[in-house]
Amino acid sequence: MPYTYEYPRPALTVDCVVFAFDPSNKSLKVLLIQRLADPFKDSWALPGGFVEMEEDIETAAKRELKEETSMENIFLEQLYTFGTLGRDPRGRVVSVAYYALIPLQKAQTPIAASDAKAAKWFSIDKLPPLAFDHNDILQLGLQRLRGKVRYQPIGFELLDEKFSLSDLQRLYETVLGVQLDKRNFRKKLAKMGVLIETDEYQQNVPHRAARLYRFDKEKYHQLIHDGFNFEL
Amino acid sequence: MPYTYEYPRPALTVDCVVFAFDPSNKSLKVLLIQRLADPFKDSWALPGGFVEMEEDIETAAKRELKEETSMENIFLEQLYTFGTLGRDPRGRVVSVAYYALIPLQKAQTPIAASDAKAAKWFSIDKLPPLAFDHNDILQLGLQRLRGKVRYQPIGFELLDEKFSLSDLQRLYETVLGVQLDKRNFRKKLAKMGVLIETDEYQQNVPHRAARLYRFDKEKYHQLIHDGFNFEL
DNA sequence: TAGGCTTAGTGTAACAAACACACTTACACC
DNA sequence: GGTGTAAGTGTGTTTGTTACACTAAGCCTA
Repeated sequence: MPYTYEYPRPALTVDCVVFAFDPSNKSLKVLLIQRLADPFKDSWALPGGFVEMEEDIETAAKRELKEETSMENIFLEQLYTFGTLGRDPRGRVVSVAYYALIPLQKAQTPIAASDAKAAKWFSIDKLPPLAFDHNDILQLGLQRLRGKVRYQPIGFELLDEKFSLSDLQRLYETVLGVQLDKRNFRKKLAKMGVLIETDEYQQNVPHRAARLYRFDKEKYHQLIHDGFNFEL
Repeated sequence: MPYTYEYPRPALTVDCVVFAFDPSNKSLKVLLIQRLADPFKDSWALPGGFVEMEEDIETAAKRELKEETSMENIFLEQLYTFGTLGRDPRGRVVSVAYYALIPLQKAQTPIAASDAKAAKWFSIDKLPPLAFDHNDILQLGLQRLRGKVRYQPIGFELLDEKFSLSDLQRLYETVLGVQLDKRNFRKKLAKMGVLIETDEYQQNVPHRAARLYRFDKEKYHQLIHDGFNFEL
């Protein structure tokens, strides 16, 4: 059998770190599920599960996300592959972790689907203990997000289609963990030219209503292509 | 059996993209091996192979690198996990790719060890056709290297302990694919303060000998820790 | 040993980007 | 109509980035 190689194989799983941002209280959220079965029954964990034999890894991640949280059409990016011995009590399990950024609105109600007891958003500063090495995975996802913010406008992914400049600023302040100057922030955004102002304003706010903006996706892709630096 | 989950599993492999830099002709090199066995017998490929059941993934990458090229003590960083269906004619194979940057001197003579017919450095602009999807993997490694250069001083990893400023500049010019101004380049390096000048000079050169420098590793780690930007 | 070849090494001025900073406007609610 | 809250807007200062050209040192050869 020259074209096969049979040997004991590690099991292969996927895990998803899905982030969202809530501008109203400047909190970064992560999507967790409560496990139905042992090991770690009833513990909170990242959505994920076993990769099937005839299924692309990313497809498996999307499938598991849907089966456990009902979320669909989410753009996943590969994060890291975790494979240390002993990370899973069931035996040798290697897990490919993915991460995603989504607007909170699109995802307001994760529904615990067939494979989870519950599915919920948690603020990253109020996390429950997590199953397996999922805390490590989550922390790496956070690190990646904080790195990504420096060369790509993450607002595209974490905000609704229309948003105020203050919302965008709050997002950057939360992810970067710093205070930014309102005028300088707006000046830089204006220079980048990836924002389009709309004629719409915030509704039902007890103060002056902010103008809403959208991202100019074409211009954005052009800039990405030219290696533009989106640091703010 | 609540704590096991048996099902058909993809095979798990590792592949290594090892880069080196030759300042004398400004060429970036990659380490390839010639395959001993089918599939792709006699083709050139990235060093790599199957992960054993009781072995960490990175350990497997190091082991394969040694078995095929005799290279040891190389710092590997995870690159990406490739798992599309059909990437290996033997069946479902998922591969975790690693990459490494090493000084050419340390690695001058890769020796085809037990598991390869040959092992050789190739200039990245004169590559042979590669087995499997190894060209994709290599290109991703290159992309990562070009990204990394912008926030970490890759000279640390790709140059010998002592080097001239011109060597370092040639490295940056090659990886970034641009020409840099000598005076501005040196000015920025001086400001970073990660270089220590030694009392030594180049030997046996048919022109004025350049002073040799070393990196200040402590200062470097301090700066990395503070989120310093090493762009040049 | 003088002249030529090659790379090393060095400073300044113009321009662009980053930063610090405070008041007025609009709207809702009481 | 007064109060509370967040929106929106410009300038001067400092800092970093760029462009640019000559002298120094050592080897080679005629």
